[in-house]
Amino acid sequence: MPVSPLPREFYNRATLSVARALLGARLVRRLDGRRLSGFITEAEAYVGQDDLGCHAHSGRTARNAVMFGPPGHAYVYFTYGMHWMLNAVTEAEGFPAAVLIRAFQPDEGREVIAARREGRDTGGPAKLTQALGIERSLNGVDLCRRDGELWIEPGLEVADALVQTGPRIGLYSVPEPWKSIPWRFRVAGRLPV
DNA sequence: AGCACGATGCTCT
DNA sequence: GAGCATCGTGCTT
Repeated sequence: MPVSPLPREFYNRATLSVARALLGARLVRRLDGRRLSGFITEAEAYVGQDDLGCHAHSGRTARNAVMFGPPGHAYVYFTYGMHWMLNAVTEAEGFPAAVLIRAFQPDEGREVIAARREGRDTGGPAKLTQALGIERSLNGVDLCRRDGELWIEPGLEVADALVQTGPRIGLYSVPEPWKSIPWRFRVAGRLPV
């Protein structure tokens, strides 16, 4: 009996709640017919046009359009000339918000993941997408379906005592309070695999 | 263990 | 034309 993906209602709520709840969830990628997965260990919330750290802050563009759509879809974008970033779209359709998935702890398909990473770690947003072969073609895919190439399932419960919060990473030229607001969530230590 | 820097190209002004 | 929700290397403590 296969596990069902997290339902759309999971994503259709406050982005901070989704970011916290995604810690420990199982990110699943079907790549070349193989199932790769791992547990999410770090995530950040990007919340609407008022959030000057959010790509949607200056309105809808071709790049950020998926964030304005229904929750539970993947927002995948390209940055720094070489890196892809994976987000899960949150909140009601029309309100642009998402959770950046920054790191995961590999579980299924660890040998494939290790080979793709050439033995290096998977703790970092571009490392994660490189490990799982996530790029432009997955922008906009529905994360609530199990018959696609990418989705998220329930995983491990992460106790509040293991959750660290802090400022989001890499927002060098974003003004306060958005630069320092503690919308980053991460698991302290290793999850039991 | 920490910091500085270059790589590299898409997106929006 | 500037700016990036980064990474890996190489050099300094």
